[in-house]
Amino acid sequence: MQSRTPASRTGRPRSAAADAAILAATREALVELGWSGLTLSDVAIRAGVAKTTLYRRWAGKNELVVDAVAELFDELRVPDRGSLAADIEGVVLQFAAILARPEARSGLMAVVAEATRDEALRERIRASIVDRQKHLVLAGRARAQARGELPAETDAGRTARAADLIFDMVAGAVVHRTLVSAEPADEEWVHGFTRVLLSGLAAAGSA
Amino acid sequence: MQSRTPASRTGRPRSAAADAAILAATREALVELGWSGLTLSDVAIRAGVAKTTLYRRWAGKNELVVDAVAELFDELRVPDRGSLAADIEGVVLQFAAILARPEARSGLMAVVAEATRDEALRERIRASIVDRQKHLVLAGRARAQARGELPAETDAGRTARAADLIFDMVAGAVVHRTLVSAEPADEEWVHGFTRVLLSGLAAAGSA
DNA sequence: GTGCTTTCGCTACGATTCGTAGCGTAACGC
DNA sequence: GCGTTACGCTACGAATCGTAGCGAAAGCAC
Repeated sequence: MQSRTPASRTGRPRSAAADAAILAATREALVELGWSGLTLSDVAIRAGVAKTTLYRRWAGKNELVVDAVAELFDELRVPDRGSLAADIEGVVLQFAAILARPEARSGLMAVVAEATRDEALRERIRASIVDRQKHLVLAGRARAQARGELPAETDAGRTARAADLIFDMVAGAVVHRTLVSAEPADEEWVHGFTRVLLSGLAAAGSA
Repeated sequence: MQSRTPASRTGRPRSAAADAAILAATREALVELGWSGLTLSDVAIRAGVAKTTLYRRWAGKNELVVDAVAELFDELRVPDRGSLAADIEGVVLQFAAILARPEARSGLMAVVAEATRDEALRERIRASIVDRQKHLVLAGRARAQARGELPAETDAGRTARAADLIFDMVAGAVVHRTLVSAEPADEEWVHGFTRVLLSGLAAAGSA
């Protein structure tokens, strides 16, 4: 989670409970105060830890919020509903449900904004959030190919570009619907979106 | 631009030059410092005005940045390239070009994040940025109908929902591609995206 | 030209937050 | 136990915030 993967082996270990408490407190503070109102001092008080403990583990607000928000995406799964369309609808609905939560709304866009000027932060977001989502696209595609709904891949580069496009279209549309248009990505909307997306992929792919 | 539309008629008028200088300075500061590093004191110095002048016109950082970023979208136009596909590609490319600018990247997502907890700010964004974009979708659609590329509208509600969906798909995909995936929305990508979108709309619309 | 009104630039201020340093204590591996 | 590291706590200088008060400037009405 933090940057300290090859941790030391001696001395007092870091409290895993403190980690969980801090991340939970961060999400709670995001809901109540929003991004700009969130302070590390406040998070420390909520989590019941010292402010210095926070600074020992995270470099700053950006990194902390990325990790706190990333945990929300742990619950993403590829449902097996029997068809590509149903699977995609399921994933999109899960994604929409996460974005409907205020701690995700306030935090996600803010760290993305900060990441435009911070390469390390962008990489952290990619590793802990984006790649996890993109994996769902690939898994759904593989399952559809096993069912015969999609042709097997021929050109690897073309396939990768297509996956990237699908990912940007799915995540982008849901994010924009939820955060910018401020309308719920409910079942009706998701159904319409999925139909357009799949029809377009089928038609454009065969062309 | 500011909230003071029904301005008073007597006394010294506000300097329009100061407005322009402040908004330009805000964009400049966004490029150099990013959202979190931007301070109103710094903007005031860059613009050559007093800090108090800033606070007299804008309530805070959020409102100022919204106005500064909104000006970037003034240049959006609906091109007349002769076909719906070409028109859409043109709009998407313009949108991508704006998002490629660092002052837009840093500022836009940040204010969207803040707007998740601020209804007034959300309305300000809608009025000065989103509606302007959505108008392009409607204009392009009308032109395509005049050409006979799209059938005339029958159900008003259905039409409005379709326009909203198109808007979320276009803006969302470009934003996600540019800011999250951090890849350029170049001509090749836009072409592929437009093909999928139009194919999907044609297929789903006729179903 | 003379007032009236509003904006402007400037300075100063208390309040708040930041991120760090220092220190003694607590918890683990050997 | 011993060494090592994490923890809680306190305190600190630095920076930013948003506001108040003042005199001067720039328009409009007459």
